[in-house]
Amino acid sequence: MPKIDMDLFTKDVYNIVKEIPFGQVTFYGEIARLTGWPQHARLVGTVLSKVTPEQKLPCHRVVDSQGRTVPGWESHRQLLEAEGIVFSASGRINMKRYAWKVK
DNA sequence: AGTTTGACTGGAG
DNA sequence: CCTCCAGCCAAAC
Repeated sequence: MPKIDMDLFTKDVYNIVKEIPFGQVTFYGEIARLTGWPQHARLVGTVLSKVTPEQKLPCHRVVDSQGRTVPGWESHRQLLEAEGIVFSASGRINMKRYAWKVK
């Protein structure tokens, strides 16, 4: 495996996140898989943590593999609920129901 | 240049 | 349901 090109990886992540439809979600590991670097779920998180509001990316539509919101990001849950997404009593999303299916 | 951190993950306890 | 943990690997220290 060649060394990862962070410049390209970052752009791929942006382009993928930008495609997530309103009312649907995906998770870090899935984005990593789509970029061709399935072992870099953490790196996807690192990239998204640096996204600014000016970039206008729907990064709130990205949750963890268990359907949980980002710890410490207070408005994450309400941003998703504003798109019609319902949380279970344990504070998790039903991924079966909301997962974004790539065409 | 070596160590710790982190918007992760899946499995164990 | 929750916490903890090993494996993960580039970024930040």
